[in-house]
Amino acid sequence: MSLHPYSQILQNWYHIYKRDLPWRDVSDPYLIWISEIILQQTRVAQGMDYYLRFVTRFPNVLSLAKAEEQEVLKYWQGLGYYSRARNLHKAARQIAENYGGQFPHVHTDILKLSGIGIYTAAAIASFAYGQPYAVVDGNVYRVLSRVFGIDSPIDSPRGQKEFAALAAELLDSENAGTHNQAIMEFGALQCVPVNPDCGICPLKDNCVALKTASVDKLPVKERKTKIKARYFNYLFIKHENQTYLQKRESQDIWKNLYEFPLIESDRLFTVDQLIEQDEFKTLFPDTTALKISSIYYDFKHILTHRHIFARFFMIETDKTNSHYKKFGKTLIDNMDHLPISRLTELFLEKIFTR
DNA sequence: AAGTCGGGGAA
DNA sequence: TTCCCAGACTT
Repeated sequence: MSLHPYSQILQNWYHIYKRDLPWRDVSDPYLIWISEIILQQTRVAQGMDYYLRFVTRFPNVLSLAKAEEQEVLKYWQGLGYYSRARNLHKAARQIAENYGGQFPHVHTDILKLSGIGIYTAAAIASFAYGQPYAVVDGNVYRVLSRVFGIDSPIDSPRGQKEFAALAAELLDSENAGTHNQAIMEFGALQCVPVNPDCGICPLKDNCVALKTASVDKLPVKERKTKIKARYFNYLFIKHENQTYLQKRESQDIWKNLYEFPLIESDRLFTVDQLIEQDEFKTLFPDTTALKISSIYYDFKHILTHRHIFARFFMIETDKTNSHYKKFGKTLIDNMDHLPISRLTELFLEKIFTR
């Protein structure tokens, strides 16, 4: 019943400048869901190919529910935040089980699904069903904090409540989907994080931040990610053109992805240090059957909150033994179907393309 | 409330 | 380097 003037401006802008994206102007909640999960903390340019390949292989809820998690992770390989893929798969099975494979229409039901939080539930409900829920993502925080000059930290519960209330107040309830798309697209294209072109902004006469020269100070974030270093000593064991792999199963980075046997420590080892490690001795009690190359491959893998220093040792052995049989044995050429981290992928690319 | 989870692109 | 991206979950 009430259309806020700012929403009108944003929607007018949107109709002119919106990008043509494959998940836009579709009403299938499944497709919208997949796109929303892929785009969490991920740029459109990075997620585009993943989206197209994913929905080609898994075109609907049931095809995803029927798949093995391993294959779903393989389709996610390289995209990061793999809990998204695990939860996506889990939620597909929840939908198959609890809703007969039909994506739920009720907001509270959508919110219960694994991997769907406040933002994604609002996005699906408004895009697919036109329900009046306001989205608040990184774009919305930026637009609202600047236009209204709000310096409450966006990563504090207090700030999040404040922005959520404001977003709900501005929402065009009759056109919730378009309104939500408009404000996010506006944040992504016009009200960008660094050096926005405020001279051509349709809200330049209404923007508090522009008026007070604080565009570059908003939004406010109070937490800074602390970067920690980790040291991975990988064992690339070769035995008759086969190697050994393990699945990372603990609550840690790359959960349920495969990798070479690993000794994590507070440093990278030399070959001499490596063979003195208890874990290594347990694996190879008899070092006479081993050929450990003095050449190894070092990588510095940079993540948002981690610097991972990785060293891959090349170990050749003539005979197998019972100690490292606990690892899955696989033909090196057959690793292709297993989901692996970007780091392991880069190592494999390096040794097979030289 | 704080910590954790990936990877890449832009400035 | 630093920041941030259509965030969610665990502790």
